[in-house]
Amino acid sequence: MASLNPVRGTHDLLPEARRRHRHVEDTARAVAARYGFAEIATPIFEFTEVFARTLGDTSDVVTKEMYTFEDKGGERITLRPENTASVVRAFLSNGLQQQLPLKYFYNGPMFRYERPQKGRQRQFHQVGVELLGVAQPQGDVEVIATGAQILDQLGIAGDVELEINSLGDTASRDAYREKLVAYFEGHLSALSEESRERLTRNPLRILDSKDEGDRALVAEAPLMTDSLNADSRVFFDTVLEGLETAGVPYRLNPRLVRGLDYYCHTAFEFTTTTLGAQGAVIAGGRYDGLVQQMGGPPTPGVGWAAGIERLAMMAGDPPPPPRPIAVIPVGAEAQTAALGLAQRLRRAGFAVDMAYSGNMGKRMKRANRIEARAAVILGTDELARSAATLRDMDTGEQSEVPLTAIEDRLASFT
RNA sequence: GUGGCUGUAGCUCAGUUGGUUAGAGCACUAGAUUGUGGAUCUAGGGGUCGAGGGUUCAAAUCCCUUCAGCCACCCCA
Repeated sequence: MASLNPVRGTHDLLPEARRRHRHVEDTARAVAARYGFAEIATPIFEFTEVFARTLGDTSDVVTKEMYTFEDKGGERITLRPENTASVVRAFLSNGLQQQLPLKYFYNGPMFRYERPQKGRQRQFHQVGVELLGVAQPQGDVEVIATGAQILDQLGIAGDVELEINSLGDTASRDAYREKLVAYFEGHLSALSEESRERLTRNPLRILDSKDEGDRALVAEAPLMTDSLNADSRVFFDTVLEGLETAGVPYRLNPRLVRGLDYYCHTAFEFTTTTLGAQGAVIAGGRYDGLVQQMGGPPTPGVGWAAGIERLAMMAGDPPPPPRPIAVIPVGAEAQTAALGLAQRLRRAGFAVDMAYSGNMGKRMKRANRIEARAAVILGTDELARSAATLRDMDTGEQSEVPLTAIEDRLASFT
């Protein structure tokens, strides 16, 4: 039994769960398309360097969460833990620098070696958008608005809040980091053990700490907002104004940081309190240095990724699949004719179910179980008259219909 | 990697201070109803009680180990 279980942190998506995922994907794709994002797909594994080089040597994703292995050719391969690095790699591989700006939507599985818990798995799924080649704050607004509209369309906007912050440009960020380190070094003894570790690896993340002692210190810590230089300040203000114009409500969170190294300026998260400890359902920001870091020309970028599992848990029931028509032969002689009729209806665009065995009672039961909209009953009596009995499974009304008129009559069922 | 909680039928759960062949509801199958579904009634199938070891005349129940799931920390979608 144990060996028949899926690998820890992975799950089968049986039809109902899969449909919920599809609903999220389809909604996101459709909304993104309205904003001009075209769907692309990158491989689910890349050379390890693609992620190792871009995500930052100190990030947890790189140091402990990557699924990395050596393939038979001796190449170091990593299952993608996120998709932004892959998209940027694809951008460079395909020589798309001449075609900026580019707007991409993606959808697919990501892999991180973590202990599973609510809203967190080892194989999980994301949709995301990336906008490449736009340095203007208008790009940030457009990207964020896309996310907001998806949440709205999924009917969960009321349970989600947009938190936003600016990390500033490199100069601002470095200046702030120095201030912050100096501040915390002055309170080293009050800092939690984990945060002391963070102080050397990634001091900004102390702002995120859940430790109570840390939080008290953080409350008094210098704010990122106060360290923004003039350019960064103007950029951020323009983004905020744009959000107001776009009708996207937000909350400033000066302690919002990013785990990955490549972010600058705008950082944002759409968060909820309905998913236990997992707050973020969509998270993203601006990454102007990433393309260059990967060896490309300086190219600005901004985007986000959304967790499909998390969104699917929040979203209501997806639209039901179309109800089938049940074709029910009565008697052995009717089998062949029924099969032919079923095929004819399927070619005409109807969803048709025909059971493989059973008498009429069984087949009616099955028709009921699969919530058939109508049953087309074909017996020797009807066949002799080139007709079939058409039964409305909701009202129980039925009537005999010439075989040639079945499509037309079925078309009136909804 | 660390911590807490939980493992009995496909699902949700009973199982009394250890005591014969481990139960219920739902679901499933068949019949009542051999050309008519949903409801009802009847019957049936389905369990190495997560696994391994120990204590005992006797273990689903007590002890140890292990595995898995869930939740939380770290971190993140």
